[in-house]
This record gives sequence, structure tokens and C-alpha cells, in this order.
Amino acid sequence: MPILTLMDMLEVLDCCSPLAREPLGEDQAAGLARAFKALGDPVRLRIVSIVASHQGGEACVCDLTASFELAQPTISHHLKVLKDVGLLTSERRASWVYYRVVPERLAELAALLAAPTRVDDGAAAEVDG
Amino acid sequence: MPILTLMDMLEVLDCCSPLAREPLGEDQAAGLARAFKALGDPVRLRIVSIVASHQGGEACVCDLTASFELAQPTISHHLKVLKDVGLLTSERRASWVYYRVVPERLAELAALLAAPTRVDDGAAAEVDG
DNA sequence: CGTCAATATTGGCATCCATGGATATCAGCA
DNA sequence: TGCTGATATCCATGGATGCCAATATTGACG
Repeated sequence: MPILTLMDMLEVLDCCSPLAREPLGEDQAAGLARAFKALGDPVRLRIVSIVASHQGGEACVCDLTASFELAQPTISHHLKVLKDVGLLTSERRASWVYYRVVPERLAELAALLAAPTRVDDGAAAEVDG
Repeated sequence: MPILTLMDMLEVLDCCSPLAREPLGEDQAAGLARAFKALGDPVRLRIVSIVASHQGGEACVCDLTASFELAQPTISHHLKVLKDVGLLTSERRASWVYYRVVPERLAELAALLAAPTRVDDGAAAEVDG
């Protein structure tokens, strides 16, 4: 069950954003950038939103094709992109394929961006007073 | 000062992710997608990270060009992209231009993705038992 | 004003990507 | 097996994007 407790949320957030703690390594940045890039398309962002807010946290492709004025292959393509970067999972039931979001993946991205409060904000900047 | 209290963080997080509350509107999604797209490049993601984690929360272009094996115009281009979507601000001091992150903008994105815990997760899904 | 250093802009090129038509695959059904 | 509906894959194309060389701009300093 993807229900997170307060403790979980705080642990994910930690004291400050990883972004502000130390520069991302190249490979680390590459992996995260792939996910952000997937969210960097209006259609895909809305797809994630529709899936996340849909009944039971899942939506079939037919729900999505009905929500856009785009051809079905285009929707299918976007779904594949989101799935490839780990933001969505899919499950086939009868003729329909149902998609749902991966909360852990979203939380990972959220934690990276969350509240870049800096501990050393003005403290260690005594170089050229 | 960008220090956030626990209450602030909880308020930002709210009960559940906006993504899971209701589908994003087209224009809303368009604006957010622009920011995610800007973060969807490994170089730009590392730039944001370097700036955020740098002394005093700011870095000049020379710091960045030294961190990548890319030509200076390329770095300048990426900085412009990040600035155009509101993720960075710049300030000229003497010959140098210093960039810093916009915490509110990052928080906005983080809040959108944060913990998509669903209140109605299995409750209202009694359609086809 | 002339020069130099730091940064931004321009122009061009190679590549990537969103989109949709045609088609393939898969599941249910007769 | 054959048929139909739902979804995925293939292919082509127009537009966006990352990159860099050349150049312009800006500020410091003489």
C-alpha cells in the first residue's frame, strides 16, 4: 500500500534538498533527468495526473485516448515513455491495459526538489568579506 | 530567509499530491511541463545542483564552465533556458554574473509530485466487484 | 578611447522527438 | 478458425533542441 506516514515523508525530505547538499554526479543526474524529461511534455504530465487522480488510482488507455484529441498511437507512445522511466506501471486485464503511477518514483523526484533550504546559507561564505 | 519550518513543509505537501487530487488543466500542465522539461537535461540538472549547493547558494558562470567539458556558449544557453522557466535568477556583479535557484519554483514542482497518497485509494472502487 | 576578460547572442548543423497513418499483436467471442 | 475491439509497434516527417564557432555585449582598467 502506497500510504506514507508523516515519518516516511520527513525521512524522504530529510533536512534539505539533495540538490542543495552536493552536486549531482553525472550518472545520477542522467537517471533523474530522464524522469524529468518524461514529465517535460504537457501531454505526458496530464497523463500522469489523469492516472493518479482516476478511480482506484488506475486508468485504462481508453480513458486516456478519450481525454485528448490525439491519435491512439500517440497516447500509446507517451505511455511507453512514462513506463520506460519508471513513472508508470501497466497491467493487462482482459482486453484493457491499466496504468498506475509509481509513488516511489514520484517521491524520489519530489525529494530531490523539495525545499532547498541551505544549512550553511550565509555561514561559510567568509572568503572575501 | 528561505528556511522552512515543519509546518511550512506540511502545508506545501498538504494531504496529497495535486496530481492525485484532480487532473491538471491544459494550461496548468503546459506551464509545469516547461519547468520539468528544463530539468530534463542532465547538464541543466547538474547546473541547478551545482548552483544550489555552491557557497552562499550562488555560482558564477565561470564556476559552471569549469565544471563541464562544454563550450561557454553552451553553458550560457542552458542557463538561459533555466532562467526563462523561472528556476534560476541572475545578478551581475562587476564582470561576473551570479546565478541562484528560485526555491519557490522548485517547491512548486516538488509539491506537485510529493507523496501521491490517495484518500479514496480503494474506497470508491466498488464498480465491478 | 582602447584593451582585456567574462558573458550573451547568433547562425548553422546534426540529432532527437512528437505526431499520426498503416499495421501488428492480443484478448474475447462465436 | 474467423471476426471484432483494444492496444502496441513501425515508419515517415516536420519541428524542436543540444552543440559549437564566430561574434557581440558588458564591465573593469589603463
